[in-house]
Amino acid sequence: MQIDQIKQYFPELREPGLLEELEREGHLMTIDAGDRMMDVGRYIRIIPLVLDGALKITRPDEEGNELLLYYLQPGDTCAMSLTGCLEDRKSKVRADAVEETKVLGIPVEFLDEWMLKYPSWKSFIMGSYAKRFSELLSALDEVAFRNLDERLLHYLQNRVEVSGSSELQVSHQDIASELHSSREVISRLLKKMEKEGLVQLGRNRVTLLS
Amino acid sequence: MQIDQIKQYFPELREPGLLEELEREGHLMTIDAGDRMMDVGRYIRIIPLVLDGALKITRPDEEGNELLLYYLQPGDTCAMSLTGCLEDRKSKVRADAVEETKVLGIPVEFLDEWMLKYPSWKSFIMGSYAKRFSELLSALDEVAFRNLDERLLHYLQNRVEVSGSSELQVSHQDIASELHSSREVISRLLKKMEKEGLVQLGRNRVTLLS
DNA sequence: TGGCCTGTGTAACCAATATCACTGATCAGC
DNA sequence: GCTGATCAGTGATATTGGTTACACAGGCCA
Repeated sequence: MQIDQIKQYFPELREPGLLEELEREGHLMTIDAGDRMMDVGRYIRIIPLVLDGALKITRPDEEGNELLLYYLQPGDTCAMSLTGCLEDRKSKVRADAVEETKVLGIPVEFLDEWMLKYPSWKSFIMGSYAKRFSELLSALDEVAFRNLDERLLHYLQNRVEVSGSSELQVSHQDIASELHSSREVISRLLKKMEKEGLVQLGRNRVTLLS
Repeated sequence: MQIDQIKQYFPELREPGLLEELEREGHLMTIDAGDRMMDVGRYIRIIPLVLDGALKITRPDEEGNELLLYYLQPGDTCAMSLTGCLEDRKSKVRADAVEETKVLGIPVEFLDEWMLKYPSWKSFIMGSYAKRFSELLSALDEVAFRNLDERLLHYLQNRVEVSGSSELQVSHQDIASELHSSREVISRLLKKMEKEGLVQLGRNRVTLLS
């Protein structure tokens, strides 16, 4: 069952013993599209290995606005969960399923144990940290150094890459929230991009051209 | 010699064997005030444990502007070095000494080895990750959600905390660079803060009141 | 003393983006 | 097909912060 998906999406996890333990201790969970898997302040009890679908990781501020940090796809895990496990065990980020998503949840107590037993687990965990760090820096670059039109383009390119389709099912309001902007501004910029031939627009639909 | 400083600033590193190895394998380095210890794209060969002084970690953009991420103080280590060690081994951030700074440089090859041998090293490393992650998120919160006046106040509070003195030796231009803004704007805001009784200004000097 | 350099103060203007107000379009359910 | 709800387009205006331009002050040194 899920062992095949682990082998497929987490090829770096090699040791037979580890795969066996993943199978035995992991809880297979399905999150419906739009459902929230984790939120700021909630306790982290599992480390999610994403097997299928996609999770959107965002950082909310006090007023409920939020900012997209990155997407998790099959083969990814959430480094935020990892850090959370070690400190106060509370999440600092929000995780929502963009589509129906399957994750293998590993109870946090195994994180440490397996690091000592399985070298590939250790390097997987350390590699995940590095990857998330790097993505967090990119997110910072975007908000600190880029104008909104550029950020919007990068955002669309990223979503197209994640979804695998150049036609995105998304409203202007959704985009505005993830970029921490307002609907009107996004509409305006999209309209400009449409005139420039970069996108094609429809109700709840943005198609990235070329 | 440095073993005492390690014990003082890194009390979580307990195992006698680890302390011995730190003493044997670590290179004591002194970085003069203003000198650059690390820059984007440079190869990371050591993990720096800060023993004395302070390092400023910034993220530069392409045009040479930069943005302050956080300060490292005695007892800290640079998680960026840790991530760098595992991926392409190139730094993604810049590290400048704010004052004369002493670090114990640990060659990267020991990072992995010691994680298996010394539990306290492993939890130190994981804890460092968590701390840096959290600070990176704070930096993101600042640029994404706060106005410049608020960021400036936080910046001054942070520097006062790091330096231990409420009188900062700093020019408006320095502040502007670290907040990725311009000198005139910072002058404007500082003047406003002075009128509000929050700070007192002088040439190359900002004193945070109360 | 005069020139030069760095740092600061300030006004006017400009650009990017947020906010407000309103209009129409499209869709879902009856 | 009607109706309320959601979504998109757009002008007017406000705000924040960046840019330009210039004046002035103090320190350094020839």
